[in-house]
Amino acid sequence: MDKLTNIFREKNLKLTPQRYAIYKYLKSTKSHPSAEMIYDTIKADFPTMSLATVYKTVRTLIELGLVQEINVGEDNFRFDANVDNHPHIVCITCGKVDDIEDAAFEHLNQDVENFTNYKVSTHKLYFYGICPECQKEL
Amino acid sequence: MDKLTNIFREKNLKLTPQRYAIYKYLKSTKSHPSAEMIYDTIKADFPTMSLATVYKTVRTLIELGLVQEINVGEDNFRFDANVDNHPHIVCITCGKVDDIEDAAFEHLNQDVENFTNYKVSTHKLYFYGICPECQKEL
DNA sequence: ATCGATGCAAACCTTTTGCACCTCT
DNA sequence: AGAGGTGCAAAAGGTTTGCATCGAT
Repeated sequence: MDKLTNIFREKNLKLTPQRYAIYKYLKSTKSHPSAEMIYDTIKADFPTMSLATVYKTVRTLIELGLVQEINVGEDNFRFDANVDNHPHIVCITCGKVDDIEDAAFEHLNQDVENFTNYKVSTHKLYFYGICPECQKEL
Repeated sequence: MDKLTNIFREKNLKLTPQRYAIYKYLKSTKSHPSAEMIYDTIKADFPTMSLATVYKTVRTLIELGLVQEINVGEDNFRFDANVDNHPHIVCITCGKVDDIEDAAFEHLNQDVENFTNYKVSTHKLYFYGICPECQKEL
């Protein structure tokens, strides 16, 4: 975690306990929590934590390139400390959001350049379906 | 537009001038306007139009399957009367949102099923890049 | 007369901002 | 003392809801 300290120091930012806790939590989970979910979780360890600090911190983490923001079509954003560009899949039954790993979709950018006159730099891919657990319950 | 009338009548909904104007506007444009943009446009013809009616109407149109909602990562939703499932591309310079037409990405659902244990039903694909017009200005 | 729709205002939710206080150096 | 951070409360968007009025059948 020395690396983290350096990243912060380089920008004259402080790696406070709150910031560290939020980043560590995001690194530890694959649940793609919203700000509210982060707040509820961290509050257990930091009773004085405020929602404003969560928002300010995720904004900082995004600017540092340590976290990415996703929007699966809900009315809020979710956060992911896995900053590799990877698709997400949403269970339309239980609402869970999973990563899709090991699937290479980078070639899609080139495909899209062939169909448009855009210079394509990135993409966000969201799939929707029913997760294995919810399939069992049918 | 008789078809529209029928769709509304079947659900005991009324095709009011406001609703008609909003749908017609959405059908006529490829700009993927937000509720606010729709409101500003329609207000020229319907000075009494309220933003609440825009929101209520797009909600109704979505439930009728006549309009789809997209979120390119802004803090609001945009609306598209092209309900075919097609990808969108956002110009990161001017903010424009274009359709990507004629590109078949339906096979991606199958690809994703092969990588996950989800039963995949649909997807939303957003690409980001620089549009032809903005490329010229560089 | 009935039933849904409109449009205003208020409420709601997520996110941002202002500001006083705090921490660390 | 100085610089950035926290956390409260207030503000700021975007969106929804309640309700009285309107309009068409």
